[in-house]
Amino acid sequence: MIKKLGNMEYNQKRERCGQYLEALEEERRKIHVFQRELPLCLDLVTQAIEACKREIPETTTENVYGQPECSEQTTGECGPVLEQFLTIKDSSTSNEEEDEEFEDEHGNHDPDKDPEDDNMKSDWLKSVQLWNQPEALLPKEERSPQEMMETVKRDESMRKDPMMNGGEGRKREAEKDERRKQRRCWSSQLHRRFLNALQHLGGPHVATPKQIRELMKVDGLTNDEVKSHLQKYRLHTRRPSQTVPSNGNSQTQHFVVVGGLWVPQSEYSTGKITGGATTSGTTTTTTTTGIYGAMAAPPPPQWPSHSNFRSSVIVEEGSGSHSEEGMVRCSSPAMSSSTRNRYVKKS
DNA sequence: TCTTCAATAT
DNA sequence: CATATTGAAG
Repeated sequence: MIKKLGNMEYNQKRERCGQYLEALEEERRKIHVFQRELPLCLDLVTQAIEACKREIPETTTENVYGQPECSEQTTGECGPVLEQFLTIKDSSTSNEEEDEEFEDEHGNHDPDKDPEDDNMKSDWLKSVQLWNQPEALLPKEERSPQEMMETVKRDESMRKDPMMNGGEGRKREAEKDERRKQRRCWSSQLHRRFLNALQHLGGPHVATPKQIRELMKVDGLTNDEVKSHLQKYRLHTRRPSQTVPSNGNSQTQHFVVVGGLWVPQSEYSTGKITGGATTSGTTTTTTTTGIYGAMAAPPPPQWPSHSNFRSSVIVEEGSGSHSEEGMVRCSSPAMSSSTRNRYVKKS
């Protein structure tokens, strides 16, 4: 009996491993486009793939797939990089170009699934695609900087929204006559699309807001919004620091890079995530900061202070001691704005 | 108060 | 289209 059980388990694991492998390969294809900018990334994934292949026969219980994205990104150069790339759904096989929305990865068979968890998840799932647009979106409607204020009438689907404390009567009504447009929030899906578009256009420095918007195909999205976002993206992206302490040493060979990519991993959660799950000791729990995970190629240094974007290239935690720095990043000479040739598009 | 982020202004 | 400035939110 036991044997049988073990066998099953084994098979299962093997299968999972296979899926994982596929996912990795897919990821690699995607990054390939960026190989110039993300050489390390590519390399990393490649290594991961190899490692994985090697591991297949073995049953490693390393990751519990319970948690979707979230948490830790352990990035080493070589080993256990894996999970980070795991955000993929198993629906992989999607074409690389039109990566249509996310998966639903609720593989929740979990008996004890919290309502809260559900809430959280649905929270971001809902905000997906569209921000909280009141509803005023007509396809044809193009920007009109006035109306659309209204009350924050949420969709039916949204009414669950736990935010907004029902505290005292003081809630922030945005109802003021503000002339300013309602602030859009770039959900992770949105940002994802943004990144995707960026990729196809060849990187943040050559992509143009309009093109990006078109590629994103999100209705209601305006050029200005994209522009603004792009601006921010570029700002964060271009090496924030060059204060590389040590070594002015020969920088690591050829990579010229500059583009980092932030890739959203977890959305803003309502604030608290499922209690402390204490899955393992691994809770690094960067208190409330983990908003977007970042994926970067060269080591794009950490963004200024505590920003929401974390570079994925975190120094791996050395069990117990977290050294502040530890990574050297090659600062590329900012891919110079020069030649921002955007004359692409040659058929 | 200082920072971040998106909207607007140039 | 790129940047700079503004103003809200945290």
